[in-house]
Amino acid sequence: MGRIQVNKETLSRKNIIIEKSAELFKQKGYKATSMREIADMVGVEAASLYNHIHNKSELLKIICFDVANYYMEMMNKVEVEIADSLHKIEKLLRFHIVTTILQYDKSHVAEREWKHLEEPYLSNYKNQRRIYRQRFTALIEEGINTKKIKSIDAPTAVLILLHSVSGIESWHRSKVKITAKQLEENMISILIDGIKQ
Amino acid sequence: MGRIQVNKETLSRKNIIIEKSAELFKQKGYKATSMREIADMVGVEAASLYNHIHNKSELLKIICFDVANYYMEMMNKVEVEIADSLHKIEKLLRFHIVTTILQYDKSHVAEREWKHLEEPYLSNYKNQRRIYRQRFTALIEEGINTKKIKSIDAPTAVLILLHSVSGIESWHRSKVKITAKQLEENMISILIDGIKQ
DNA sequence: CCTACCGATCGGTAGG
DNA sequence: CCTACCGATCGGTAGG
Repeated sequence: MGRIQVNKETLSRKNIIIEKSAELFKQKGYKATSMREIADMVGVEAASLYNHIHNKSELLKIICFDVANYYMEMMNKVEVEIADSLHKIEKLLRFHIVTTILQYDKSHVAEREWKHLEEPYLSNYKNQRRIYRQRFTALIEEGINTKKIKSIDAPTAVLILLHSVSGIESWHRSKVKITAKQLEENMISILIDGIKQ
Repeated sequence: MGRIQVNKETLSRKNIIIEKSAELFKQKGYKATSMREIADMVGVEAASLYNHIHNKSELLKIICFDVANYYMEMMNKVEVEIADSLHKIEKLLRFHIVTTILQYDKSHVAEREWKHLEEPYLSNYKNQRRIYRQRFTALIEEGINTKKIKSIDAPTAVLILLHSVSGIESWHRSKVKITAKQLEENMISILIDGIKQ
């Protein structure tokens, strides 16, 4: 997700369009968001958007793969940098939590709207997702074999870990109550205690 | 969810329409599903649907409140029938898991598509959801006060518990690997160990 | 980047 | 339950 910058004024027009799209896709869903609404948010006419992007589905494609590629990079990094499997999982979870908080709109869209991708990107995305989960499952199994993790069904554990994180949205709306760091520590405490031996 | 029956032949035409809608809304999303597609699945022309329902949004309304009301009933039941707070939570979680497996389409739609409800049902639904989560949070806090549950942020625990269960969908597609009962026991083991003292 | 516009599809209705 | 149809809105294009 290197494309994301904090200072909005340094964003290219194309990236402004992507940011606004992510915001609207998250709020209303991909199908319920019209190109005219995106254009309104950007401050141009709908026809002008097509000077920066090919079509609506390209916007979704960029958002989804931006997120998916980032998570795959984190997996690659963790695999080589950390030895202990439980530590690998904890590090990945922390990555997931922080990314979901910082890149709230895009994470939400990649998680909930990917089914509206067009072929061949749909198959491509589903494939990448399947591979990511397999690698995550392998980490859990590694932990079970080395007695760091209790004997549970590994795919079920992955399901719980990843879906817990993607549920962060509902907390996000009431962020008065707890800081991002506190949220992270609480989630890690519950989830790691839930799986460890 | 008393409206759901196993024997499809005993379903009224209206309930057939609701079942097929839930299936399509889950697969394609509410906005991407047309009345013509629903009609095709039922085996009639689109115009004929309107003899059984008022409009498209009524279908979503029925599905969402069917699920929400059922969960609220479970909450009421658990509150009066069980004394220990950790047992209450475990019982509720088991209800959630079993319902999500058995009423897969409707649960998924209620969870992911409710934002397309029209007013006043949208506000009504969000309200009911908020109340349910508050009551769930109170159960966690009760457990913390009685030392049955470790000292964590209760809303975060609720977020994890409920979103873990709604993530069951991804398992559902590969049900060859594990039975529903095994899934339930694995989830309970991970989640209850994650929160208990 | 805008004006003007188009073909397709949508939810829904009239009338039988 | 169907045929026929309508007004609105959609994604996208032509041409400047």
